[in-house]
Amino acid sequence: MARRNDHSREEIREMALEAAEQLVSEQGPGAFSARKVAGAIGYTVGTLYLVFDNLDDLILQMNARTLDRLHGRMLQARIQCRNSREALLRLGETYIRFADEDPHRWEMIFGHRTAEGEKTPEWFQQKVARMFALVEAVMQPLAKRRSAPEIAQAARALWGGVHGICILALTDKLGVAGVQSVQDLAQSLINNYLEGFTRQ
Amino acid sequence: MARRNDHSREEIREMALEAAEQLVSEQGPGAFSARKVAGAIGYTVGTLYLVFDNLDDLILQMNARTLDRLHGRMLQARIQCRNSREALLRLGETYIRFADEDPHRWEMIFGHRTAEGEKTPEWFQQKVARMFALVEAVMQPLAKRRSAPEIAQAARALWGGVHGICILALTDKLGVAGVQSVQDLAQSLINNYLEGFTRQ
DNA sequence: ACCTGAACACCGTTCAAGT
DNA sequence: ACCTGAACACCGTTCAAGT
Repeated sequence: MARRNDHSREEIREMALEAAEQLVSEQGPGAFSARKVAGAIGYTVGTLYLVFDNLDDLILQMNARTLDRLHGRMLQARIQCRNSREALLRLGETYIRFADEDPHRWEMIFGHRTAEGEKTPEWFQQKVARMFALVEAVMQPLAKRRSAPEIAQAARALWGGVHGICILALTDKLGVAGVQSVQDLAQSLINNYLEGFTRQ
Repeated sequence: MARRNDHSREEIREMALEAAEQLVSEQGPGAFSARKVAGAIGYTVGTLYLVFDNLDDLILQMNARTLDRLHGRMLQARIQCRNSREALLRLGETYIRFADEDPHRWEMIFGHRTAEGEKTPEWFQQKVARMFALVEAVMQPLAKRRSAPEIAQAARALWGGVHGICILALTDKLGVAGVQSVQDLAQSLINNYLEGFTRQ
């Protein structure tokens, strides 16, 4: 057995991530397993361990790609806006639409527990931080009298809030039905928060 | 083998839930398994299936008890306050302190994914709804000019927000260190939101 | 050098068989 | 009637052995 060399390391990595994303999207996180991913790309489980450290590593890399796509969409949403207030609302809308379009892939990012003792690697944390930095940048012109640390804190509070509404709604814990209601909640949070934050 | 009758059904249920809670508290959700819970109470795995439908059922019942304790704490926090604004801030503080004191048990509630196709049972959803009802009740006197549906929506937006800050911070995604920073973020969210919501 | 396949130590769940 | 223990179909992970 063995030595097929049909694909380079990098190709196998790409195929595996592609297959993993499809599996999660279509059947949810519960259906995800190393054997299924391997089977889907025509290799054995062992091969996955030549390319990834372990299953957590594979999931992390898959989640990184999802975060990259989200970040891309958020960047795109911002440049289509004429003012900062509109941009902030559009960022929230984009965030929720993205989660709603592929809830399984989304849950994979924020529902995935890093193993006890292990901590999320730096490069992944930065992909999350990048999102908050984007929110900060948009909030800056809205509260010119606030200091940089104040704006950083506000961006975290507000975006944590948008995220919370999103995650509770997607997991059926908010008692609201339909994406539009979730969008309304988030817009309400952003608008009212801004009211308080920019005044005074 | 078999027929010990040392404990009634109800006693086994109680022991199992107790053991499950301890296991999760001390070793995290990853260490949790039916065999470990059974072992901890001196019974076999099979016995658990005489008392619970399946592992999801056990987890749900454990989470229900956690939610009951949280609700109790929140009720207690409210009656110690002189006005509604203070009560709302104390509710947020209580929520976050509770999560921080036992993060694993907390994550079990909101990180637990109901199996694909299955949906969370009604009786559990109501325990979550009860929490939002409490927030609503506290917000009511703060915005007398708002309609009941408006207040219901505001409670969900605001508490979804507090939850989001809490969950992101606990899973190290907010880039903040220490409980106090999380508390600060939540208080900032509540204060600024209220500012916008109660004005006008 | 590359990949396999079988092994290991775990899972959740079921259920005939013992007392 | 109550509980067991073994079985089944799965896991993640490792690694000697084949080509």
